[in-house]
Amino acid sequence: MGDYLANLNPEQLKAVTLPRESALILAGAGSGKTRVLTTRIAHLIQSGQASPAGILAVTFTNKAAKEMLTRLSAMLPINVRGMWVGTFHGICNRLLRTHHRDAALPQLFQILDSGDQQSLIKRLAKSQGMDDEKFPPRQMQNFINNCKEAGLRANAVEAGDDFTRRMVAFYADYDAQCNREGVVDFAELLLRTFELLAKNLNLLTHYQERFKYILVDEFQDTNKLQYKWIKMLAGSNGCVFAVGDDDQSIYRFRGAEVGNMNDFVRDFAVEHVVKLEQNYRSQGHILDAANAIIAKNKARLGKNLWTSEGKGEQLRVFAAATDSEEAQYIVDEVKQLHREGMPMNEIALLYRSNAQSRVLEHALFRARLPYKVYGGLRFFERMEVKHALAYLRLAGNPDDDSAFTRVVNFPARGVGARSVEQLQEAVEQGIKPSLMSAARAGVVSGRSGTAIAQFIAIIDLLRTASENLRLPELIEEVLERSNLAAHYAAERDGQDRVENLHELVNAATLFAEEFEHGETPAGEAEADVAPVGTHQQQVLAAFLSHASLEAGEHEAAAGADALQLMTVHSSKGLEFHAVFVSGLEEGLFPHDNSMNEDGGLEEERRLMYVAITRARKRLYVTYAGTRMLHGQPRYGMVSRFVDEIPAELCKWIVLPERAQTRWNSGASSNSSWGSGGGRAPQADPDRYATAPRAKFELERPDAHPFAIGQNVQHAKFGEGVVLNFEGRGLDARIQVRFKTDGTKWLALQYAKLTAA
DNA sequence: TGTACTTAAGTTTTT
DNA sequence: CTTAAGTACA
Repeated sequence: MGDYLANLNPEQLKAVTLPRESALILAGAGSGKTRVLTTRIAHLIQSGQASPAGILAVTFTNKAAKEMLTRLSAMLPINVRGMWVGTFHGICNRLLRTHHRDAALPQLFQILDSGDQQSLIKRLAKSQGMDDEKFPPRQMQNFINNCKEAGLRANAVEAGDDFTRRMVAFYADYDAQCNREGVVDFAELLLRTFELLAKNLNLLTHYQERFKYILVDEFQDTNKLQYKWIKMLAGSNGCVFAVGDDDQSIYRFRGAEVGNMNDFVRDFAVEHVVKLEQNYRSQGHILDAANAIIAKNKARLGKNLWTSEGKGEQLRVFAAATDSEEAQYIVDEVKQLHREGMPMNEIALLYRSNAQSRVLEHALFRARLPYKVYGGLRFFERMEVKHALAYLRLAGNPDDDSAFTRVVNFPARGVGARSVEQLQEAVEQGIKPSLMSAARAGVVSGRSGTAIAQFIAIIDLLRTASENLRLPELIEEVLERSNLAAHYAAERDGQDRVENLHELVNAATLFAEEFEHGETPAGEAEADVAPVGTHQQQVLAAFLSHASLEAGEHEAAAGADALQLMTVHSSKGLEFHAVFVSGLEEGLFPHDNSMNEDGGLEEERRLMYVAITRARKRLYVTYAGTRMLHGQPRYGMVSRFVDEIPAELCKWIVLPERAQTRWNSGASSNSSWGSGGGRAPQADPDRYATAPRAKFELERPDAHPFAIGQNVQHAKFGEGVVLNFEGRGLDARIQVRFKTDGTKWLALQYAKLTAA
């Protein structure tokens, strides 16, 4: 056995060296999941059980796929490229390109990202005269994607009511439109591949025999269709190595089905469920907190993380009066950590929702601390880049109506909405198959007709150029001919956009080089398929797929030693020396909106579990009594998740100087700020909801028996905090956020409320 | 056609 | 408060 097996713990070793059978690896946070996955592959190859071509490894993100490939090439002396390692979508894209004929797709089909998909839906809905109040595009997009992810075509969807029937009809029209345009959305990549294999026994058998070993990362995140896809590809004799963690399932809202783990055990007659519970990331107290929290969940396969390292520090819990005080505390602590030598990029600030980053950013900016916020627009999603790509898409496929509408009049060249409508009508009447073909047919006349002719000339020129020009030069040509570069250069704040356009050329240069070296999967088509188009057109199509499938990093500038700000969701898979989890207030984390869904609270708890397990050495948990939300103060109760952390793991932070201020500021008299020692009495919830009230009372002299922000006690619902009032006198109603029963409106007259 | 104003809504997100 | 999207107007 190779030395790659050295240093594995017994469970890891067991997982890596399992015989040829389907297995489920329950890999806790920080338990060396990726290592097990890659070592398993290396082992299968080194021991001669599999050839590289027999391996299919599927991930969710490009980042994970890349990471696996990097590690594999470090472990194996062989060329890693024979293996198929990629995202579900990347692999489907590859299969569909290879077998485009069987899949009834043009070989150079283009991929719609969610933005593209939404604009297509809007366009189609408008042309059908649908009421966008009754049928919001966003909802129709979800409907279509949900159907596809359930494996259902429009004709298979059961509609019980008129509303659904209309949606289903729209779904059918949408698919027809995609087919006309030769474009494919994300869900379609999966579904089309699934159908391709389901309908072609020969193909299916071919791949079933080829992929002797299928490995799936983040299995808890698979949706219904992905699971069916894996099941089909594995066939009766397949061997699926599924790695996942039900406790880290936080994407149910986008279709992830944790239940697939149980189904997998049943459907694949799994004999070995290997639990990886030894954690190599966090110190003891942090793990104890994570274990205690997640233990409150009922629906679990069951797992307990442990470490051979010491207990480490206690968690630091800080109750701030306001969100800005919370932010200031974090800033002060970050400065201290940095003084003690901790690199800034080893410190993360996590929050439940993006809106929370604002206060934090404000405080960081004032303190001149470098920081990086994850979650903005990605490179290929930027407007100017999308515009340039639209020209490229039209050069490759003139029937791409989405691309056509995006740029037919951008930069403005005198093609108005009416002209586009005329083209649209021609298409609807079946006179012409696409907007471009209608434009060519001279549907629009007059001055607009001339403008359209200009546009056609540009596209034709680009189309000819695309046959032989190398990709970067082609893009230069696009920027030039379309007038995009000049347009943005003339714009007041267009500097960044111009830079991004140049960056697009750079990206293309890089991509083209990698493509020529066969480093991109799309570059190695199956030998038995004759490629369509010239070589350069192949490169173009691959680049466009790349732009859709891999929209680029979420971060702004990489490399800088900056603090990392992100949502808890985007922190999954990452780790830091020090982590701040902020905004631990009822309604925020756990979030109000998730409390209505069943299983919502448990998912929020898993989210908290993910947040905690990001930290190696130091973990801060903070919350604020008052937080500005939507321009109004919002009064919060401490999150139940804070209470769920065993007291002995926590060190409650009390700032003497702030506590002093608090006493003097006239907060409620039973506030216990300033008393210290051990777990401060502040652990009681009535300590943080002591918001300044003066302003409110000025505005509403007809004071109610309670003040907004005041803590109250209800006979049935327990503790709560007053959020709002409505009406006066006997009709007055009071809104209270209760700790466990959510937010309620109560009739002041009847509710038995007492000041807490 | 582009700009200025109004209005509504605001959990999480990869491909 | 902020942002996006829609509407009115020059």
